[in-house]
Order: sequence, then C-alpha cells, then structure tokens
Amino acid sequence: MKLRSPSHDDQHLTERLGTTGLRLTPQRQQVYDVLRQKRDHPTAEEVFIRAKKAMPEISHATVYNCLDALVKCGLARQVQLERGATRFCPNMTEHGHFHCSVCGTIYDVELPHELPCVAIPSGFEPQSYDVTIHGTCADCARKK
Amino acid sequence: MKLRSPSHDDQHLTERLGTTGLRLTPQRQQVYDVLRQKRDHPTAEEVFIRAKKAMPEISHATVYNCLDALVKCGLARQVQLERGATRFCPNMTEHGHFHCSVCGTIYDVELPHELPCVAIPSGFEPQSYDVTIHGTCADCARKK
DNA sequence: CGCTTGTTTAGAATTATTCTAAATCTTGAC
DNA sequence: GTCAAGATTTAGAATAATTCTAAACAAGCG
Repeated sequence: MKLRSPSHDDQHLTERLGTTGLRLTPQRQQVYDVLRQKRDHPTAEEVFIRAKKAMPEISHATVYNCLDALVKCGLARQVQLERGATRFCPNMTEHGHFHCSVCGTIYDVELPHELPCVAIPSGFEPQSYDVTIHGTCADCARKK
Repeated sequence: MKLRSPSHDDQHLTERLGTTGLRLTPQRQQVYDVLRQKRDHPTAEEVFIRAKKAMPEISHATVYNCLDALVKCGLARQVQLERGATRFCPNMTEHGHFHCSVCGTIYDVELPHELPCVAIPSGFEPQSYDVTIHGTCADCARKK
C-alpha cells in the first residue's frame, strides 16, 4: 500500500521545480521519494545509498544536485545540527528539531507560526528560521 | 586600550575549564582571545590563521581541541549555519543568529530567555536551543 | 533535424575534520 | 625534587563531506 498518489505528486513536483526553472527528472523524483519514504533526516550520503537501490547508476554529484534542487524550489529543507554532514527533511510545515545528544535521533517539534519576541533590527528582512533544541529524548532520559 | 583585565580573565578561564577537568594552556588562552578579539563567527580555519599570528607553532588539531574544550566548558558556542565549516562564537548570552544570504554576514540577535510556545513532548529534556534566521540584512536590502 | 540549455555521470579535487604516534608538559605521590 | 600518570600539543596522515570538471545525454524549440 502506497501512501501517495503518484500522478498527483509528479504534477506537484514538476510544478514546484518549474518555479525555479528546474526540470523534473527521474533522479529528482527518486531522491524526493527517498526523502519521503523514511523521514529520519538522512544525510546526502544516506540518500545516495537509498536511492542507489532503485537506481543503481545514480551518482553522488547527482544526489547533491537533486537535493539542492528540492531545497531551492521549496520541497525540502536542509538541517544543520552539528559538525559533519548536512541532513535533509521533506517536512515543509513550520517545525523545529529536537536533537538527542545521547542517541543522536532527530525529532520534529511543532513551532508557532511566527517566532514571537525576536527583536530583528529594522531593515533586516527575514525569510525563514531554523530552531534546534539540543537535549535528551524521552527514551534516553528514562534509561539514565 | 584593552577591554579586558587579563588576570581576571585567566582566572575565569581556568575556573570554567576546571569544571570539566580541563587545564588552562597557552593555546587555549590564545584561541579564546582570538574568539573574543573579533566576534565575527570565524570558522576553525580562520581561528587557526589568526591564532598563528601570535603563536606560529600552533597546529590545526590543537585549534580544534581548544575550540572543543571551550565549547565543552561553556565559554563558546558552535554555530552551524549552512553546509560547510562550523563557526564559533564567544557570546554566551541567550541569542540567535541572523544569517544574510546575500553577503553572508552573521549578526547576533536577541532572544527571549525562554523559547515560548514550543511544544516539547513530555519526557524530553531540553538543554539548549539554537535559533537561526535566514534572510537579507539591512545593508543588502537597501542595495537591492 | 540541429541548436541550446539543462542534467547526469565518473572521477578528480577541494575542504573540513579527525586520527595517530611521538614529544612535551603538569600534577600529584613519594 | 624525582618520577610516573595523565593531559596536551604537534605534524602529518587519514577520512569524511562536498564541489568541481569535462564529457555524454536528453529535452524543448525553431
């Protein structure tokens, strides 16, 4: 049982990519599918490995290219949590990330639609914001 | 005219490092000084280059070690803004970062002392949070 | 069809970070 | 003070993450 209706999604993908002058290619479709199939904030390397299963000839550079394309047209977000590889996330709703410093798991957490009380100096034009919370997740806190 | 009183600071450094079982060394002092002298969120590489001026024999690995030591004992923060090098910041007051996507400059912005309205699931134990705002800074917005 | 532009590919190159082993320094026990 | 234990530094190698390059392909268009 698939959770998505392919034709509707293809259309969505094409449309979103189109807004930035980008084309829908089988590779971009595949990378997007990988992101949506397991939403565990994979690194580019992990996306590469997963995408290779269905598309063995896909290359490293293409995965980076596809991920960048998806980020650029607003279908995925980059997440920078710590030193090391960038992670990717297809959840485009307003949300932040809880990063467990014990087990490393990343959880999506809800955020208010506007970040209140942040004093942005006048003249500055905010476009997006990222919130990361570091701490211990419920599982790891219990085991302590 | 120096802004700091060295003896007071050395004491502070030693004290903070001590809380984690770390020693004050000339290299750690130097790296800390570099961070405080120009608060432009340098990368480890930039810290290395600046520290080398006063201490030409300092090595790459030592700079990473020192930065990690400072982060561990609460004298500096790591900042992850985008793909690429991690940046470091000696401003330990509660603050977020505004990252100008045009010129790349990073500005500290004030934050409320508690992040309100963030629904952290029960059992999770937050320790710190990072807020990054991406957008266009006042200078770049004017030039457009 | 033939051109232009966008995309993919393998692999090289670059950048960022960590590791390694030897040398050096500090500290505390005697 | 001397010595061992442990922490720290060092240069350079190794690894990891990302970007670049040049050639091949593919799609859209006149």
